[in-house]
Amino acid sequence: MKISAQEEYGLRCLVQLATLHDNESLTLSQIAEREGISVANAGKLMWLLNKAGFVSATRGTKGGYTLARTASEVYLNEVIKILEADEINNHCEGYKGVLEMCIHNGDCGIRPVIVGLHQIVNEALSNITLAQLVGEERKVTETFQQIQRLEKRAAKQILGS
Amino acid sequence: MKISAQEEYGLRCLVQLATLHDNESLTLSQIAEREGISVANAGKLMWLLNKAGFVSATRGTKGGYTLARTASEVYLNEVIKILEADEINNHCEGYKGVLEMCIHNGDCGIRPVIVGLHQIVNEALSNITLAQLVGEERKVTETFQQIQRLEKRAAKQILGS
DNA sequence: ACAAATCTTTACTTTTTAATCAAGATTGGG
DNA sequence: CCCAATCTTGATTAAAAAGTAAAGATTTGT
Repeated sequence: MKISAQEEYGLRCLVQLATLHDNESLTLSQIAEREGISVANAGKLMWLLNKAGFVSATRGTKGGYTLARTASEVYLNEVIKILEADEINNHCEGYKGVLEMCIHNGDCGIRPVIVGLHQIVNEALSNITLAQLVGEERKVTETFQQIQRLEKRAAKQILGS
Repeated sequence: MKISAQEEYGLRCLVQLATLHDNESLTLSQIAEREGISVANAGKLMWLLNKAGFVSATRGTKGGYTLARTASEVYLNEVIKILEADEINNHCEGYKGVLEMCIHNGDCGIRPVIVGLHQIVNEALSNITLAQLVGEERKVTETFQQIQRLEKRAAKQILGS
């Protein structure tokens, strides 16, 4: 269970755009340089993010990328969803193998773990916006720590009952 | 952010062992058949789990695998840790690229997200044991749902303040 | 209209992860 | 003691993910 390279770098590119002031934009070359990735790779990521409506791109001289919405309206769960595994998501295949197996075994006990885990991650990510990752209002660590404290309390309640 | 094939199938193999009664054991062939994976693949997974001390193996006729501890003492976070990405964990490399980049940028705002996310996943998994995945005492879904409810409450608290 | 800068899109290559194979080692039974 | 069943381990192959390359399309400025 870990974050993929594409998820991380895509998110980073968005953060770069989120740091810009009004009427500023970044070209692919600039984004690539700032994140230490190749221009081609940045191009692919930004293409995905553009298709999904997170950024808007203008071509030609003086072109570049900007955020399509304000950073405080961009929730990380939506971003991650777009960045994870590309094709697989578009074709809506997902973990078919898993589900078939689960069906085969009646109820295998593992499916709720996997589904629940993904929901928890999604819930956690849906509480963070791009804006929180930028500048001075960076309360991310605090947010996660609070969620963790409550997780622990929940565990105690459940297991103790 | 998703669970890898190795993580899922490794966990499934453990669940198979957890369903056994006293003095029963399963051979590689049996495990492979029950999970619909090849014997070779099952062999690799069980080897990992054996090395990590989750199962014990006996060779020869009448050999096979059993759990090395009782199912209620096996926490999923420990299992997943062993199953994820093999070598990388042993060599303690992790996401070096990420950290270097973060250091380079001072503090990039993304590191706390990644670290926090992994901690939340780990915390959630540490509340589930193998025993909960088996038989009638299957409270997994309930546990995860409670964690989610509390996550939401936490978010409200934090964002509202 | 032309040229330069820039994004877009598809195809390809490399790297990483997953799965398989094959030879070795250990145990139990006859 | 030898054979069959079983786990062990390193090498090999296959599949998936990540990254690269190259040709195309659009815009701006002259």
